Amino acid sequence: MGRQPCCDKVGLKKGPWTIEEDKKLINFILTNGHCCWRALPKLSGLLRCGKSCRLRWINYLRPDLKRGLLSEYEEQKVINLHAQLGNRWSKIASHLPGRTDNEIKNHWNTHIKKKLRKMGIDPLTHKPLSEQEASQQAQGRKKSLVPHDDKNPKQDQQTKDEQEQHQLEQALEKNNTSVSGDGFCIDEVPLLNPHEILIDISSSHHHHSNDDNVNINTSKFTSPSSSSSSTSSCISSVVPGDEFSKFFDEMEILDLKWLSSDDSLGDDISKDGKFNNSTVDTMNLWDINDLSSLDMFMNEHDDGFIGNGNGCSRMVLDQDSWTFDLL
DNA sequence: AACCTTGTCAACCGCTGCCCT
DNA sequence: CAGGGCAGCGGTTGACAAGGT
Repeated sequence: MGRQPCCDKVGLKKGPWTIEEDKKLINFILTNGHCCWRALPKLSGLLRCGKSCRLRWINYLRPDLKRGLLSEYEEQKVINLHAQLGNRWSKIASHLPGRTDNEIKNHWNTHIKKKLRKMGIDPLTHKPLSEQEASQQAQGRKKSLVPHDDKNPKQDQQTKDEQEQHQLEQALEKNNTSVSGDGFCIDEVPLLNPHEILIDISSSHHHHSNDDNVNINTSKFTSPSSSSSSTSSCISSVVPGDEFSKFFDEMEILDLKWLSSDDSLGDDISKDGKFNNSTVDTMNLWDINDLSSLDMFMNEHDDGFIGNGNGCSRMVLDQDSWTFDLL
């Protein structure tokens, strides 16, 4: 009696995604968010399993993804993090904004491994290869002498995790992560509250307005803790459906600017960055991960205006009150 | 030009751990 | 506390591209 499959695989499509499917998925998530991945395919009319949708969105369609090869800085960071965390790609990815675990994993296997080997470093242990050989022999002896306590693997894992976390913190501190190299630094990630994300696209922008547009529902970005939900309800980005390939180009019209604010995290957001149930009314389907998607705008349009009166798209973000755990 | 090898990366598979009942 | 359902994670696969012979 095995588990039921995650989805009914009969009639479900597999393999590479088509533009049409991508469009459907983006359309659906931008308008509704993702409630539960399992239900999403049915609701969006996709003949895919929820897992596949999730993967496609996370690894490829999320607008905040960085494209292209990892920078030297990012690569170095991956190496440092891998030395501390091992193959915990999602943990590593959480320290590299805009990068996915899959991407990092692939890059590690195809580029970094080789690079390290060339440099005479064992990619598994991060020790010099010659030293590694010696220590392997020593460990072989140790193993036979030191009995391993298998009785409480859970506790072992917990203490191991704590140690790893501590080591990681130390390593990051040591590497002075607050100083950016040529890349991005988590310390530079501005803090913001979801309710302060605000994109205003007014009429001066020549958005297409055909029926096939994607309308980003303002409520998805508005926290009930914000008394000004109506004023911040100004996300009305329109995406032409006919030319999906231009989708993100269109999105780049948006201009953004960070605003400094003293607002603190409301009660609706728990420490782990998730919204509490009370938030569901208005934040119903978007979670913090989705909101982070918006940082694509920031990368490209740092020079936007707030209330500049010229009708430029805008986005107000609170630098002080949102910790990007995931970035 | 045809075939083979190697590299890359999107996508899949199956396991794990968390949460809810 | 146990069991089921789910999302998330990491390993692996396979299609395609690029380079070599």
